Amino acid sequence: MDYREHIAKKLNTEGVTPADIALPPNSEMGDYALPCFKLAKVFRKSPVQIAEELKSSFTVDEVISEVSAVNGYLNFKVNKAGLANEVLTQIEGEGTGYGSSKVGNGKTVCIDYSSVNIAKPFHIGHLSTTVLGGSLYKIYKFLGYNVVGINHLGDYGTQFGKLICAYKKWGNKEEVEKGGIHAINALYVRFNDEADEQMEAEAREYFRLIESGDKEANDLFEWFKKLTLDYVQKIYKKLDITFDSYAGERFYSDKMQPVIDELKEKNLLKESEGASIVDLEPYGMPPCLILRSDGATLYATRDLAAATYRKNTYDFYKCLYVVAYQQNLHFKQFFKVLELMGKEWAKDLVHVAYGMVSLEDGAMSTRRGKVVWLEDVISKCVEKAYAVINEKNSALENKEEIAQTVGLGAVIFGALYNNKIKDIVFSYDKVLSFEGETSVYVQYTCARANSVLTKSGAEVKLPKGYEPNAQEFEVIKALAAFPQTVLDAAEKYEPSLIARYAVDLAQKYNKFYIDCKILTAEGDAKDFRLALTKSALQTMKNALSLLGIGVPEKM
RNA sequence: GCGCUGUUAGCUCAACUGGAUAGAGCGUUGGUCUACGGAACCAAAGGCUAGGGAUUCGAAUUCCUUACGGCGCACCA
Repeated sequence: MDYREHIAKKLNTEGVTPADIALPPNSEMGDYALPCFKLAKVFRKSPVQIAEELKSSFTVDEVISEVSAVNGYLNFKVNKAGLANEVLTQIEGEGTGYGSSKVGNGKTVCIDYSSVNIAKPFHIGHLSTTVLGGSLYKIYKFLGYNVVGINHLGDYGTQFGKLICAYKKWGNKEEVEKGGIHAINALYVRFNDEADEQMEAEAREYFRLIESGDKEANDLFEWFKKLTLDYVQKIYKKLDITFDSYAGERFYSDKMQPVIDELKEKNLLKESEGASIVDLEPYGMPPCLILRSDGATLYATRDLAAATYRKNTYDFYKCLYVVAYQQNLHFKQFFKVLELMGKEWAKDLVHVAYGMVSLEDGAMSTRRGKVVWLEDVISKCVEKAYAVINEKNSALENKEEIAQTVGLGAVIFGALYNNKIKDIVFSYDKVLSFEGETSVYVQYTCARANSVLTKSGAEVKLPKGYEPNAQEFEVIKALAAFPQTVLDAAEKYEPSLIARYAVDLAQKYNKFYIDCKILTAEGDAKDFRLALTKSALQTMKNALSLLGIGVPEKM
């Protein structure tokens, strides 16, 4: 039942659409409201008068039980028993699918996220793109889209020549086998600190060797790549992140020439200071560099090739790039170039920009050792979760497993709770806080709900015509809002809406839980409260799962 | 210098896209344990929404302007 639509239809007044129906600031006023101020001009009457008139001509029915006119607002109260019955029946029927839909209709959405750089371990700055993209992936799937997760590997560039050079000079097999990605990264950092002119020249030569197919250089590169992927797979598994393609920059090395040719054909390519550019001056932007003066391709060249390849391969409805706002200009430029090339699908490319992560004492710097590794954050959170479980509930079985679920949840949730555009100053105090607006709070609420259901033992059956009290009804209204929340999150590329929703629902459930006894209630009240508990639990689980966070039965 | 972006309670953030008394969490103070799980709940204190103008019946939200941050501005990605 769409209440806004129902109300608008019943009002049957010129200029009133379902979108005009608003939500009052508090529920004592009503569940829906129509501000009548805009109508004042149309009808040439005061808003107060209009509200009064609409009120007297509105007949209540089995959906809307009460109408009142207050200060130019027309307030509606819904039939509580009707809404409760509708929502709880729906959740019971749909279960893990509650909140999902078919709006995607099988259309394809490509999501480019996380994008690992070979030989670079994940630090805390990689968390946002990884979990944001991972969550959008789940959200779009939930809405019936066909989703392609793409890890656009950073596996191309002169830095790999440097890496091989550093390895040949200072590295050895045992050390790298043992130290994995961190050992490789250390070699790269050392190169940047110590390399002289001669080593720089050697590095360029090694990069050329990779390009030309030299066996030794490629074997080394592939080895580094494998170590990197082994490392990130472990983290992806913990964070519940999946990809359908690992086509990275190197994959496009033979797909750029056609794009360059097309740019030439369409007279978009210009020579400037020895380089080849697309002039974007008329659009108020600096030029987009396509070829360096030495003829080498650039970031934008590969992105043009990649976008074209993705369109041809997946025929996407939308292609999202989950990349920090640092690169706003780059995306604006390359989207514009595609538009100038006459690709009508350029409008379907979306840069999902998010804020920067810094440390309390400033920007991160791998070189100066000022860096927080993601794996350390994860293990500290899991350890803390284990310690708290030990303290509060030491008799639990599978404590390690539960600590994983709780600790990882805290890491993910911390990255997804706020608007993505906000900058984040990383602090251990904050991720390790398990109280208040956190995933742990939601999980704890679920554990309580679970415990009630287990203790009741009885099969949950929804009583007919039960009139919910205030606390019960707040939960019902929150439950009813979930499907729309998922749609909003997808439309705005904003998983934080779901994270906030989960906390809001948990808060409302907790208030209900404190005020209304469940197991000692009698008759319909008991049945209703058990049904409400079951539905609230299901919905909290569904919400968290869209973020990649699990819910333990006990904790 | 130009462009983009941000500024809301002591701190971290919301505010359904222009609506009613700007809400949460943390922190502070004071309560709730004869317990359906205290990782919880209740209450209090805390705000001229950075400053100034404009539009509107109505502005944290739109426009202009100033200040202070962040990011970006040609051969890195």
